[in-house]
Amino acid sequence: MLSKKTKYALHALTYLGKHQEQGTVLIHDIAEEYGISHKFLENILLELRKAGYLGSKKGKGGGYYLIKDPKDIPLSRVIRLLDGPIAMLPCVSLNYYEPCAECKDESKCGINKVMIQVRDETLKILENKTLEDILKGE
Amino acid sequence: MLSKKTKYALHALTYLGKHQEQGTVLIHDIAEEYGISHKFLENILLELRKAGYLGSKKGKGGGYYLIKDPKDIPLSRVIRLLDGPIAMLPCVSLNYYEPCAECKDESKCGINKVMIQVRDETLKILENKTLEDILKGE
DNA sequence: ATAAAACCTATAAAAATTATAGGGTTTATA
DNA sequence: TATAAACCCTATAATTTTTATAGGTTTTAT
Repeated sequence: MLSKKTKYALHALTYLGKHQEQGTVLIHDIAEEYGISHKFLENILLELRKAGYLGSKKGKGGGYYLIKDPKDIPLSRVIRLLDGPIAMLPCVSLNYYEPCAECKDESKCGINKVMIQVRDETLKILENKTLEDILKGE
Repeated sequence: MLSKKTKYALHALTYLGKHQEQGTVLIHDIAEEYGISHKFLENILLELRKAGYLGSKKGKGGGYYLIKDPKDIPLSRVIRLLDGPIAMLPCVSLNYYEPCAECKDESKCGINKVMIQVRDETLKILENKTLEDILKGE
């Protein structure tokens, strides 16, 4: 399951995607729309900005806005940013690899082998679905 | 990421699959093989038995053994049993459905729509990979 | 009888997630 | 240029989930 953080991030991105023409959007408005804590959402938007998905404008009249084309924001990226690894085990993670304590030899581990396949197939899905797909469904 | 519980369950099932001929296997032996806490593993094996994957024999000379054919133990089942939902959001879970608090109308939620697709494609993968596939890789 | 081994339930410890708090900085505008 | 609006940043608190332990119960081979 996705964390609330990631779920809220997706909601926020969706909202921003739907309001691209209006220039900037207030954290407040997004928080209100979905009933999310303002402060919690603030942290999430901050992360999304630092990761290069959003731009922001400070001060009166400021707010957030999308700076990437929705079709260039795959689910995989959003999930990795906020939830961490997509792989099911540390020992098959591309971005957050760690050896498993239980295995003496990874190359002889059947779980490892299967999980690499699962990871690759899962990635294919999550890299292909983008914010654009979400927006099309709204 | 899978919980340790699920990871340990997969190790245990793999071990039991590899030692099917020996009749019963001690919790102790599995725990030792992978460096897992005996007591923690005990709870996991208990769940696997209750779910119909394992049989057990009490008393001296007892232990656990597989009662399902490895090809009839898909990853999806093991994960659901120990980790819960496979879906990324409660609102698209087949087995653990709950509405999302943020959505007024699920049928108009683009996230919901996309996540249903992700769920279906993910399930296809996890239902097709079984303990047999793991055992083949050992 | 004894010892081995699974069974069962409760609880404790640790880690991760979720949420809040509070001041700092920037900026439009009156 | 004072003010208020709004994002920025970091720390910490609260909650929930996960992980682990504990301790006795029951069954069974010998």
